[in-house]
Amino acid sequence: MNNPGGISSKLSELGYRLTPQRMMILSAIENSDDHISAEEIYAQVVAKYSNVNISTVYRTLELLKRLGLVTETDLGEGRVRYHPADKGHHHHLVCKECGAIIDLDESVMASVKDTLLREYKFIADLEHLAIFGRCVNCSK
Amino acid sequence: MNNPGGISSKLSELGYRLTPQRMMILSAIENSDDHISAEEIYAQVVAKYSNVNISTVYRTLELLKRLGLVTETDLGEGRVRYHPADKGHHHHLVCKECGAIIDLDESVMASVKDTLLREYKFIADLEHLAIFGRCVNCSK
DNA sequence: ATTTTAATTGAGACTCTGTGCAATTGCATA
DNA sequence: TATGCAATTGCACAGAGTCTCAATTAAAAT
Repeated sequence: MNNPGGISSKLSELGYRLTPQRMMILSAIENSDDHISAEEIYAQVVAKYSNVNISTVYRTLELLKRLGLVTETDLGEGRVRYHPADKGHHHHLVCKECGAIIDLDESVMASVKDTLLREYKFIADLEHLAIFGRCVNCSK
Repeated sequence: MNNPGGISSKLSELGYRLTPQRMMILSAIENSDDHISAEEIYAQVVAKYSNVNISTVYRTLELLKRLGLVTETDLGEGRVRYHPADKGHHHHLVCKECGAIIDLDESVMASVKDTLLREYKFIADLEHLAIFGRCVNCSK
């Protein structure tokens, strides 16, 4: 909840308030091993303290995203998933056919990122992509 | 409405019915110069023929997307936009700060597409991306 | 310890997108 | 031209996410 270097201490360093709601939301994100959705965060928080609104969860996620503390990705489930930025960046190949998800190191995008920076002076957010397509088994 | 090689003729070639609703939806997509949203299509169609449901628009777009006849992209407006595939592929750089949109040729993604095919045997859909980040003016 | 105030929250309406199901209809066949 | 039936549509509804606005509150200032 209060680990130095964690998201919560970064938030307060930046001058944002540490409300109980935010602390519970942050702890849900940090303790999730894989990617967590807004509804899952909400369910965890409500279990501890029922007076929390889903809007607050969305607003907090929006803030964390803006500050670069979490990354967001849409795996095509109809809801978006979040991942703490300090746990490392990566991408996903998502098969449209069978739903298989293949994890990818962030380096596959390095050359594109460089090209965009060099030719367009554009600093691209390419931390956590979902790339859709067809996997080996489904492309025959 | 009936131009050979257009989306509507492809649909009927593939054995799908050419209902009046579909024809009006297709014509809205083909006649739009830039990218069009579901709501904009719906508005155009309703103006001509009020007995059309927005669900039909969404279902038709889903079909066209699945058949590769339109590409979809989310420019971060809270709604998705569509583009006829036969008008050529391209990408967009979207500045998170000022909202500027820079168009990009599809070739910037060619090397990534090749790498994914070679190393993962994954056929990636990289026809119409929105890449978020910061443009030249906003990254100082 | 109080006061002050801007930041944050809760409540609820609203938008976009997608779904289940019953009714309708395009189109192939007779 | 009429018939049969799967494909398609309309309608009502559901879920994710956003927005507005009044009420609350963390934390700075006294």
